[in-house]
Amino acid sequence: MTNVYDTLTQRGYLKQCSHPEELRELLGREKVAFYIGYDPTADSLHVGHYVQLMVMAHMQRAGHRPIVLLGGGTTMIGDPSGKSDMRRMMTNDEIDSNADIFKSQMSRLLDFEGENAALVVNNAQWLRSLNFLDFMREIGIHFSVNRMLTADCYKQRMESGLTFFEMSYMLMQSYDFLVLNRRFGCVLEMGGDDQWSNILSGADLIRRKEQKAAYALTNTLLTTSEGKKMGKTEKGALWLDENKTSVYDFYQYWRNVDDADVRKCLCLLTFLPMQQIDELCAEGGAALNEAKKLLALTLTAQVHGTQKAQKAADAAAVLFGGGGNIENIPTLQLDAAAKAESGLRIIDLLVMAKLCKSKSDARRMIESGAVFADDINVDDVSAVLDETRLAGGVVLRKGKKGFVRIIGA
RNA sequence: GGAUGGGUUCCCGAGCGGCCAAAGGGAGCAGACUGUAAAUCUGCCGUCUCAGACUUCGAUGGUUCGAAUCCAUCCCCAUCCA
Repeated sequence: MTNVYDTLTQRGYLKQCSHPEELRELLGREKVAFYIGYDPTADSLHVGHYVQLMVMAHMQRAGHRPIVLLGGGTTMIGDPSGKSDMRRMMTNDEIDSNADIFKSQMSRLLDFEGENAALVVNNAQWLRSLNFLDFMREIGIHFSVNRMLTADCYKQRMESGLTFFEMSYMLMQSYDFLVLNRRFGCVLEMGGDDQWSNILSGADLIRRKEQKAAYALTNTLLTTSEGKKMGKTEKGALWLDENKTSVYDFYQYWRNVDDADVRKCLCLLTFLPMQQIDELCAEGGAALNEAKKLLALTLTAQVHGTQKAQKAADAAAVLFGGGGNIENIPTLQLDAAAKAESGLRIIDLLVMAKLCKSKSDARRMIESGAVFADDINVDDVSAVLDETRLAGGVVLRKGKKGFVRIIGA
């Protein structure tokens, strides 16, 4: 069996590692408990988290034990890496409920039962009851401010400002690792590369305090070829929850990635064999279109299941000309109330179907000739949908890619 | 705590009494071209009951016929000093 470390390297996950050779050797030799932290700030995971989940899945499949650490305690502090805004404090209920959602979303990739069952823990368990003086004596003395300030994540913040509150994030995250090490024998922390300093300091803390080996490993962030974060849409983040991002939109996002990003996405977000990926991407140019279809279908299936993914692919096929079942495209059911409210005015329906963000926007779209009802251009701002056609469904289109099928009750 | 410079629409950033819904750039959306890609060119880009009205320029209160622009107080940020 190949060493996961090599698998992860080949697929391009790995970015930085505290002790590359030592860790590789360890992973090849024995079962290792490792952890990745997730902040339960939202009621769904999004694609930004997905790479981390993939890494966990690869590790678990190789026989290692994943620990999902929920940052119920640390969410009370803003992580200074990256974001500038402080995070909202959350209630226990919110965190618990988000944690449940996370777990169910993760369970498509991770196994929470069996021998290497993934474990979920919440750092509020130990952080909330922490005593400041004890913490400072036990943990604080191990951190040199001088050294912290040389860390990249803080260096950047020296320009824009950094509070002590936020600086202590590093201590808390390091403490998490220490606790997990003591309780579960966790010796490896992973995370996005933006977490490098935090992760490294945790491993250092364990080495110093416990005189034991501990490792830090970061993963490539999912960015576009232009260096921007992937997974942002005009509607916000690309969520794994289909109520927040429809399966169709999810599929479409991947169907439309840049040529330059296809290969990276296939490596990081799917389990397709590298050989197949290489073949798919070998030709480049228009041939990449096939690779994109596969990426979209595979990834959507991983997240939402094969059936729903196939439906999304089907819908795309109808809409972009290739046959398929019209039943599967995104649909807006109009009940009597919705009919009355919209008066079946196209301008209102565009907003209701979320094709346009406001009526002003919808008006502009119509004026610029971007709106079609069943492929007939709508050029009148006050146009109303013909009710008799509603029973069979009318496909409302905005531009080339925005489709919603409107059906009356 | 003191001094100085700041807080402008999604982001950056001009404006410094009327011509300001507010320059320019970025992002985004739409059109042409394409491969549901990129690049390029064009248009749009606060909201609405849309040739008009309404709400925005850190917050509140004031001066003025009229304020993003002036005054007062407050909040926040940066830099230097303590």
